[in-house]
Amino acid sequence: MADIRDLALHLNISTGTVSRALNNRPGVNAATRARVLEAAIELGYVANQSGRSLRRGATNTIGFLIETGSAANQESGDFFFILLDALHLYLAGKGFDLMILPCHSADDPAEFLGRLVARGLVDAVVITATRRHDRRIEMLTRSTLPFLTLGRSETPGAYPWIDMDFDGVARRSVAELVAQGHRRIALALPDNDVMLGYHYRRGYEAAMADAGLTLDPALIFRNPTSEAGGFALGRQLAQARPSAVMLCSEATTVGLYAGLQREGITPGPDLSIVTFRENPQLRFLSPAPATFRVDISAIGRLIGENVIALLSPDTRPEAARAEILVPLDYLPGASICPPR
Amino acid sequence: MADIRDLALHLNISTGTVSRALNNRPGVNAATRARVLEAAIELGYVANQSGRSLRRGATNTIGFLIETGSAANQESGDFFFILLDALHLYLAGKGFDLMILPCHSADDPAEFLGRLVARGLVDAVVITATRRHDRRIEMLTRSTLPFLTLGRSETPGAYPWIDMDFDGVARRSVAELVAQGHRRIALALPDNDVMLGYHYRRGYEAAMADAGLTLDPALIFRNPTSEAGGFALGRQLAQARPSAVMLCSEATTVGLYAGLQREGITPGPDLSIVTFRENPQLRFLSPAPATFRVDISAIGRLIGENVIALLSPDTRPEAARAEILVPLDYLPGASICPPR
DNA sequence: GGCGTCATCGCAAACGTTTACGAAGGCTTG
DNA sequence: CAAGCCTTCGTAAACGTTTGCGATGACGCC
Repeated sequence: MADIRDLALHLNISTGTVSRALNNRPGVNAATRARVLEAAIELGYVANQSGRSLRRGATNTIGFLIETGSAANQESGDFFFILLDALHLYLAGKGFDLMILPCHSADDPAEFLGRLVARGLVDAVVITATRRHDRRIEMLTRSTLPFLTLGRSETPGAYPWIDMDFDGVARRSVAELVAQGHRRIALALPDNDVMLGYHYRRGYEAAMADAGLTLDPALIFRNPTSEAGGFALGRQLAQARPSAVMLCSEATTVGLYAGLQREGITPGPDLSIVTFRENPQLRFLSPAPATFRVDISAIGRLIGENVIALLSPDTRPEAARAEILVPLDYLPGASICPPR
Repeated sequence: MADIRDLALHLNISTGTVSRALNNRPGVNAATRARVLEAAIELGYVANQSGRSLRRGATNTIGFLIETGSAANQESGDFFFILLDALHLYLAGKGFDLMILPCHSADDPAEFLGRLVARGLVDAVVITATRRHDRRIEMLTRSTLPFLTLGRSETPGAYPWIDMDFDGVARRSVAELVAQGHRRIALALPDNDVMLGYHYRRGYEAAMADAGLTLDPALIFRNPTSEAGGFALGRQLAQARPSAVMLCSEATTVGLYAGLQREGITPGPDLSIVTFRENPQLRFLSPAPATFRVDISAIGRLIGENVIALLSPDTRPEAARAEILVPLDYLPGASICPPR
């Protein structure tokens, strides 16, 4: 309601001074500044965002791109919820807003982002669920909009990224299983080209080689990252008969437990299981699966810090180019037993 | 990049005409309009949002308030994901943007909303997880910002709402259980004052009365809406020994299955269970629980339609005041058996 | 006392868009 | 043919904010 002119009129000073006082700009008397701040709360004045954005050429808003539609739900819903909560909290402290931008997979991501950039809705954008070759990254590197990816990619260009160490998760998983005596270790992968699966597989292959185990292509499975996919995996494993299986999807794990039950296979004694990401839903499976835990809120804050660093002109460009790998902690579970 | 002035210069016409052409305003020659539209795509022109908002006094953005923090996760993450996807899709078709506004439960909701209104970030706001007495609704009824609630409330005032028919779910649940011969039917409620629990309880009480059954306060339980809460409920039920239990939380149901297993109680034969909302996670429990299904995407679209109706000046005010109760469909499950 | 410096503040021009208003010209109609 | 209307378009003033520039004193110093 209240204008900056109302405020200025009410204080008998110019709007310029009011603006400088509110924005902590130099050149305004301490007493006047105090009066302005006081009057601002009294009148309930908050700067209009459109006017400020227009003048400053910046919206103080960060976009967070979520791909919705088909293959989006690879991370369970609570992952993004926790992440967004932490990110929003951090950004709010810095005076930034957060705008979630659901990009439907049916849309052309390039066109979607093109409009986004041109409209000047956001000062920077975070993109998630990166692909090995990602058209969105291609598009953004050509534009002037700063961006940060949650997830690595092999798309050419120098851009900041934050990712979880799926490679390390796979290595540790193999190591834990091998320590128990497993040799026939199956790998469950998503059936799309999301980067997570790529790194998970690379870690698996490296760790298997380190352990002196030969890779059996018949033990590598690709299924939709869903409960149904996990259920189908149960049948496949009943055929292939590995002594252990590694998974990289929570939903798939839930489905696998049901699928194994139907096949008469007891998780743990009959088939060791290690998966991630740890969450309450998985913790109440029986036997509790061995998982990996990650501090999602920390990732949210990390994203916030680095996306702000991208925007602040005083940081050196090379310092702003984050390449951060977040580790996950191993959580033992009763789902890992020695092989029969 | 490209300005509306660039566009006008490029076409040798005035910016006013360009604006009118782009916005489908009357008073511009069809041929000129075509030329403008063509040049717009050629130069990649998209109207700057800040300038437009400032002039129009509207941002063409809908806010979606999500309460994060403690008691927020009553709905599992995928609920909001599906909802937001559908809502965003609908709004995009109407030229509106969607802004998710996480309001941390630690914040003062009134102050949060006050700033929001004053800043003019959004033209309307949708609030979720309504409480029986909701300070946010109080605040919004006093402001001029149009809003819509997902969930009913008893906060005074005439405001549009959309809600799911939890009352009907409870009635139907009781009816199904009574039809199987159950008389000692337990009720699991959330431990906070979210409206869902209130309506669920009312439906339960009414249906029990209709069936001629007396209410046993010892069979009504309040637990956190989480897996841990459901696990604890398992122990409580082992003490109280009802023949059936009704739940209104997905996470609680998952925890209950684990808790019952620990108590040596077999879901179905030993204790009938009916719960909602149906989702993949629940479908892979064994025995599959009887649940209720709701078309979440439809709710998303419904929200979109009604929030847009709130903003369009040509709709009659009384038509814009939606009070919509969305039904849920009963899905039988093996978790319902006759009592022993 | 004159001069330079500094702190403080007002003035006014932007930022990009929309829109009320008026002007010009073509057309119809009496 | 004049009057009036309609179509089409240009002009310019907003929307609310920030900020460069200049003005006004106050103060210190030679």
